Amino acid sequence: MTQAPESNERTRIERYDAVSIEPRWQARWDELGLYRTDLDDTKNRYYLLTMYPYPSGDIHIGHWYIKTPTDAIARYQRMHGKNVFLPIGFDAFGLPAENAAIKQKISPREWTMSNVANMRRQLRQMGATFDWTSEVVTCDPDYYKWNQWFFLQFLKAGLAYRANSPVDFCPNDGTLAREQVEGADRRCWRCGAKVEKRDLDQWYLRVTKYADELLDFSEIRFPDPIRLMQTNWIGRSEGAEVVFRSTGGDEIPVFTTRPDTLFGATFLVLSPEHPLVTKLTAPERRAEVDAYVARSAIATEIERLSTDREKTGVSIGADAINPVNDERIPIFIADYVLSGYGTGAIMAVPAHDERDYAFAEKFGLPIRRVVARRGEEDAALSEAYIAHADDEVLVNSGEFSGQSAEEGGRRIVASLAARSEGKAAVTYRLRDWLVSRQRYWGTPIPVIHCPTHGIVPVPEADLPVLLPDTVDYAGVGVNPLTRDEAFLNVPCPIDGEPARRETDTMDTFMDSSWYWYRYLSPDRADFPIDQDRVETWTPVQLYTGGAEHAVMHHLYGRMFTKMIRDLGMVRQNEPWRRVFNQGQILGADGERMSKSRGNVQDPDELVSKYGADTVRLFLMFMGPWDQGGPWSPTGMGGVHRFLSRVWALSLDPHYKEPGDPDAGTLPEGQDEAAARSALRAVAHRTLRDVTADYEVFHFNTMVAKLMELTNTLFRYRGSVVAGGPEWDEAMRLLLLMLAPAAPHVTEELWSRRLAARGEEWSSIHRETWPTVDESAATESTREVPVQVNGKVRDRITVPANADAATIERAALASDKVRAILAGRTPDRVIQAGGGRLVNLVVRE
RNA sequence: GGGCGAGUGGCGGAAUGGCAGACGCGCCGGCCUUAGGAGCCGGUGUCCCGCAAGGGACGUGAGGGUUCGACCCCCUCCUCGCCCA
Repeated sequence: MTQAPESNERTRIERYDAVSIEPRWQARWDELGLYRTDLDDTKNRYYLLTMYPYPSGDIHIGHWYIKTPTDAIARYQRMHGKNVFLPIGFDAFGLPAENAAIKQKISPREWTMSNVANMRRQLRQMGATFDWTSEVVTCDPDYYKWNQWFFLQFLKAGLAYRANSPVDFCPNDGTLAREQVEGADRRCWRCGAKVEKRDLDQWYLRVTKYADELLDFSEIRFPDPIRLMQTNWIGRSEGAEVVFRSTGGDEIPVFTTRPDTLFGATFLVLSPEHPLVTKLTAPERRAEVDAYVARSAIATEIERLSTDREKTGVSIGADAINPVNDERIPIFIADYVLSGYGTGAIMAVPAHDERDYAFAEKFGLPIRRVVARRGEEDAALSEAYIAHADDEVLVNSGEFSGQSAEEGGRRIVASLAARSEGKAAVTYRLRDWLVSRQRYWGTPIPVIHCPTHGIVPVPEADLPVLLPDTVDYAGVGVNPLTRDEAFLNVPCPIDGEPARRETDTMDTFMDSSWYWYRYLSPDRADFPIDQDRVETWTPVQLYTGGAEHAVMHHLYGRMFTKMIRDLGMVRQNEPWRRVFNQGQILGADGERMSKSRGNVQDPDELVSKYGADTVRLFLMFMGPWDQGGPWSPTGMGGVHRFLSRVWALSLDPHYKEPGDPDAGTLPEGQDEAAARSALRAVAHRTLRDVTADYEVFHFNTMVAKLMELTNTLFRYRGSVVAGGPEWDEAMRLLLLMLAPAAPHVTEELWSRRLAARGEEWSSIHRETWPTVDESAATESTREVPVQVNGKVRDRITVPANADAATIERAALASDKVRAILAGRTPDRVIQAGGGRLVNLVVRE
């Protein structure tokens, strides 16, 4: 029995079996410590940060969508000689753990830590190059101790303070977070009871101090939409603070962005929560005012500010004096004025503000125009006039009448300032950061309430204030710390007398505002951060994660860095140099992926079917990284086929001797020499384009170009050039270019390639990124499209270095072009982009 | 209601002032095969003319504008998404 002939050779190569390859290389990389970063080697450092996940239990495809391209960037940068640090950790405090604990009767810590364990396994499956030795888990006392320590420093520096403010409160379940208040009628998410507002003492961080600085983005690169969102969130507005007085002499400061309209103020509106409401309300108005205040306490801000909604409000039966003209104007309360914004009181100028106009119409209040375009001074108003034009002047404004609105506004403020009844002022929409949460599963705020000494900070030596692990929810959602006597009772640090601990815990945004500094020295016991390392490694080079954190997390992180900078702990102004937001993967139904919707894609399933490399590559191939979209595995097979083709090409080029009758044919018009140089040209052009794509994270087109190179190689497979030096070079480039994206299969093929050459093994991931041979990438001729009046009529082939005159002559010589021109001579000949295209323009 | 972004084949998408639809999926045809839900090769925007080889017109949400030339820039509108109200 003779050996099966040549044709059987094809079926003999081993099939690409990712599942058997991947765990082996993952173990090998681990063993070699390939991705443990030497943090003390500060040459060519590159800190690549990706948002640490919340340990909800399972990694889903969305996590992969953020993390696998991030890992590809890490590997790509390493191939450029960068010392890349890619750490990982877990955002382990937060409400879901408490919900699970109540439902499943297990402790939040147990639930969280078992999820962490599962997610570690899943994250390793991605084949990502995380440095696990730097892992941070925020519910670990070694971590949250430093939250407490920072808090104490902020307290000392006056950056943390306590104030009374309204919170959503359920009679059964206590204080609720905003997302726990459901529906337009504001009911408790757990018991369905009506939620009310209660005033509580809460802890704040004084971040409004940084409002202006946060508007400066010169040292941080955000995607444009994020920068805009942050700018809007901070909401700086310039104007004036003007002091109105009640007839009894109480000062009522008002903020306005339109001091030019002061003479048009025909009434004053206070927010229902305004401190002067009780004092100023006339006895006969009392009942109605109280009822209105109670009603607005249960309305949402969105309801209150909606412009569609009918304006409501009541007079309090008192008047105020307008400081510009001593006019008496009535005072109202209305829920469209919010206590938290500005001074909680506005001057109403119905002629020039939509909401004031609607209110004035409803209550029959005077509407007095004070701004008009020149020549329209007496024009009647049928709606609020708010347009801004250059030729606007003040009217009905006493001595300021006739002045331009802009200049007049400034003079009005100046004259008030001279009498100490007003001043130019700036307000922000940004509020101080409310860090108190009346919740158990978070960092305990390290203060003690002493009957004698009031609020006493826990001494630093006593940190951490440990969160007790034995918790009793007693079936309700009230913070169990408030019933934990062992936790509560503590001697006052000053006099040793019985005192009680603070039971509020910190907002989890506190944890996530500095974790990338801790990654640099997670075991350091004497100080939260290693200042030398922070100095050399941060600001973080690149931070990847979801755009849903555009304002919250990305703003808190910036604030925190500025706060600790002011404490002298870091020198930089910003935590990150660049932030990139990938798009969000939605469920197949176009909705956000969540267990309750049942639209979650589990990557484990896909990995066991196709292997991690295919899943990684597919996620990069499916579209632009910053776009995301509904999940659909359609096309996964195509990506897997691509890897199988690379596999087949690499292991068997089907080389044939020249003259072998089985040899594949070369493309039409190509002899062997042309084929060899064409192969090199394609390989090097691909390298040039793929390198550019990696630099700007265009992974989808990067993969497409590798597919094209693979298709080209397939065209030459089995021909006389297959297996030759140009083929071999192209294969080498293909594997290197693919290595960051599909690390396992390339490592396997690389090791076999080395073995076949009798070379010693070394990881492909330690190779250097190849350089383009420009002379190889350039071809000797090129094709130029020829347009007549903007329509492509022919394509001509010219030498690569042809000059404009040559190209023009060749274009005019084309038969097709001559047929269209029909004897006419072009009026203009345009050559775009150095002869990339010719357009012949003739008059019709 | 305001701000921002997006709309391209049956589908995901490519091209950001210069050849529209790269690459992939799907579909169609062929080869190989005992078999094909494997693999390989080819075709595939729409319409029209032609037996064919070919050729032509139209075409990037709608309408207008700028330009030698527009998916790309500008204006108006429609639809969807996000953020803020």
